[in-house]
Amino acid sequence: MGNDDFSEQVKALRGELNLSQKELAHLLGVSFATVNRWENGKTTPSKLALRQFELFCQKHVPGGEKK
Amino acid sequence: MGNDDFSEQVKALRGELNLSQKELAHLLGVSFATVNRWENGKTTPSKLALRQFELFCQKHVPGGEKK
DNA sequence: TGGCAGTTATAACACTTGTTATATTCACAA
DNA sequence: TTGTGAATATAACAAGTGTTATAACTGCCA
Repeated sequence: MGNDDFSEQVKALRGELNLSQKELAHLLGVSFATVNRWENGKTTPSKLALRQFELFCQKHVPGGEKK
Repeated sequence: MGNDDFSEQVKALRGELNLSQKELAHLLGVSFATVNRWENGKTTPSKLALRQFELFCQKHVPGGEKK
């Protein structure tokens, strides 16, 4: 519900795909700093970034969707 | 060369697809204000927004790619 | 041991974006 | 004519982002 577990989703995604923050950032089309801030709860994703993240999950994660 | 013709690309895209700024914004996953600022040269797109825009063009425009 | 490289955490600054509000323009109906 | 709604232009503010720089924490090898 209320979410800061976006942070957890990013960490989980990165863990499953075994990517560095830098690599994931590149794949998502955002900067390393952005991924790092997401994981450390410094910011929450913008509208577009969230959409991109979800799309990426659907395409690259075994179980595709969340929840 | 230097580009503010991103502005023109947005206007052209919107013209070809016959969409309002609001409609295009929704399709791209950004706000109306963002599309409006792009068209009026107030801002240039972020890394992610530009990627999304190009992807959208490839998928929805007859001639798909730019130049 | 020390150094080196990769990864991660953090900060500052300028710029972009989302939200909200206001104003203008325009077409069309009453 | 008036007015009503849609589309557009603009502004202000908070929040997210990109870039750059720095520091800490690894693991690995000479």
